[in-house]
Amino acid sequence: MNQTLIELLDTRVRAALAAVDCPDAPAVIQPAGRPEFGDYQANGVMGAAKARKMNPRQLATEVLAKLDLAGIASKVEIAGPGFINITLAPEYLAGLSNLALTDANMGVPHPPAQRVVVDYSSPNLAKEMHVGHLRSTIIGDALARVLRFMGHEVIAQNHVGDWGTQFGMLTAYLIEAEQAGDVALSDLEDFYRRAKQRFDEDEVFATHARECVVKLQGGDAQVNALWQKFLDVSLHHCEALYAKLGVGLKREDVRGESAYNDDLPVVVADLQAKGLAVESEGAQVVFLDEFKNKDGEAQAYIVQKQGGGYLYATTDLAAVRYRAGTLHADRVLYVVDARQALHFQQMFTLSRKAGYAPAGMSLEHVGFGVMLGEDGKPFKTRSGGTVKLADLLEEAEQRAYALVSEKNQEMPAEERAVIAKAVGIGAVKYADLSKNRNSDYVFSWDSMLSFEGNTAPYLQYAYTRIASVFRRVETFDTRAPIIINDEAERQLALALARFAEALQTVARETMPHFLCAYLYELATQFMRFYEACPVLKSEGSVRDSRLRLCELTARTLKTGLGLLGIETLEQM
RNA sequence: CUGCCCGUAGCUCAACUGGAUAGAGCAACGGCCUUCUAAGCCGUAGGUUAGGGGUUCGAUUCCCUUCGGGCAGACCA
Repeated sequence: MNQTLIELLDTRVRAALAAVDCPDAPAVIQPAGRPEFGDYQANGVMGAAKARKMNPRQLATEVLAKLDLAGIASKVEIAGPGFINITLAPEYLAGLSNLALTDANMGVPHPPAQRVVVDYSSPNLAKEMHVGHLRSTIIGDALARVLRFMGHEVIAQNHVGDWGTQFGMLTAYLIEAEQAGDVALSDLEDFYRRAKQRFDEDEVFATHARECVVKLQGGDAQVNALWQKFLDVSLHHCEALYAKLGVGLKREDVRGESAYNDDLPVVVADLQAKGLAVESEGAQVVFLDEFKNKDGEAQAYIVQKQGGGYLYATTDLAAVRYRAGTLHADRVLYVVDARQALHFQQMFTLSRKAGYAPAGMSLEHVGFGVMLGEDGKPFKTRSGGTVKLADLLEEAEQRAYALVSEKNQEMPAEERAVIAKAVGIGAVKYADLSKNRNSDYVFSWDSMLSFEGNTAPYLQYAYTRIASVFRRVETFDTRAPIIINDEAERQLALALARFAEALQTVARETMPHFLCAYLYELATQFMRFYEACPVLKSEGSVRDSRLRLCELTARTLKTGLGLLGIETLEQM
């Protein structure tokens, strides 16, 4: 299989359109809106008819006469003003399932491979990770996994905040703490708070902190060693959370802001040389007339502060140069808070103008909204503080443990804990990933852990039901073909065949929620099949076929959830 | 003031270059366990897609406008 179902139908319908003298008309294939319209619908005829001032139903009839779907569709008919409704043949769908069972990539075609940089998570290493880092981390991770699965070369980059004045303060405080024999780096948040307090209250300390910034930036060995030590501790903290979350980011993926230090003066000088950056109010500024300020004039984009300091704009420009010049990326995804949308638009525009990003390199801001509490206001603790990511995940596991215990009172505590981890963490991740990332989303323990509807536990449960079947099966033909007799089987096979489409959409739109919606649909179709078609109690080739269908469903669910970074369980 | 995002069932969310009667889940109500895990399945009810105008065979989707919410807009990221 080298194309998805939609691509196949698109090719065939376009060929038919071309045969009736509409060579450039798009087929506009979509999954059918209602069951009675079949499985897919082609909507392109109406547009083509309009362009040629023809009667759409008449044209549809002509297209239908030329449309070759032999062996693919069992029914093709014209409906409404000129829709072509396509119902796929059971034998064809069975064939696709059989193919997917033997294919190493589960029947998912690989598009031309690209080198894709995915910039995600990017916590500030001065502090502990909090809920604000959750979305970038798991959305980015899911996208990286999907792109890799589709055969792309993914370079994950953790653009951590490891530079800036706050690190002067922290190293100064680290010196103090070490002298006092108290290296309390176990709680980063507390360490930061104490350092900040010293900075605000003690002028001598504040001066020392500023000196440390200068020393750090000047390459002073002692301060740099302390800085490295601090980063190491902070990164360990992040990695512990990545491990708990099942996020694949590794130490070698870290390429922090500091990595671009040497290139910052070069960038500014280059922008000046190109006549893009000019001095304004003591700062180096690029005026972009693509963007207007409050007075309707070209908006200023600062690349160097008055006093010579650099900003994130400079760092990001340097990163573009690196990703283009050294990494030769075809595509760069920035999985960053939607509030930075303007910054990215400006930065992308300037990167093009300055020639840092070649025309063939796609720069995409994968923005997302903020997490809200159930009151609709930004997600905070009862006391109004920032919620630590570690605390959130801990609570997820605890809540899941309580629920697992309710359902399995006789189960050993150890097993319950394993299930609780997969379910709790999975629920948190899925609740986030299943929503359109563009909008803010309401974080609700109750709905994500209700285990009903479009949730991770529902999908995990579907998987365990299959696992349970295979625990009970004694013997069957593990190479038996899938044969479709029942409509529930056909619907399940159709859902299975759409896996590739879902992944393709996710990769193209950088929207993980399409994969979630797909998996939910697949699980729902499986549940219906499971209710309607006895597996172990059936006999002969039907039993073998149904077991094979179960097998492919399980693999697809496991693979799909895996691409979201969510574990499956044999039992729950 | 300017720009971006958003407004869909009581609640949380879908709707893939504009397609047919706008779909799910929760909550509500009614069915289904001597049969592979009922964390399930089936059914009922619930809508002027914030309001108004426009484009066309067709608009939740595109354009204009009003209202409401969020965010951003020169030295934080």
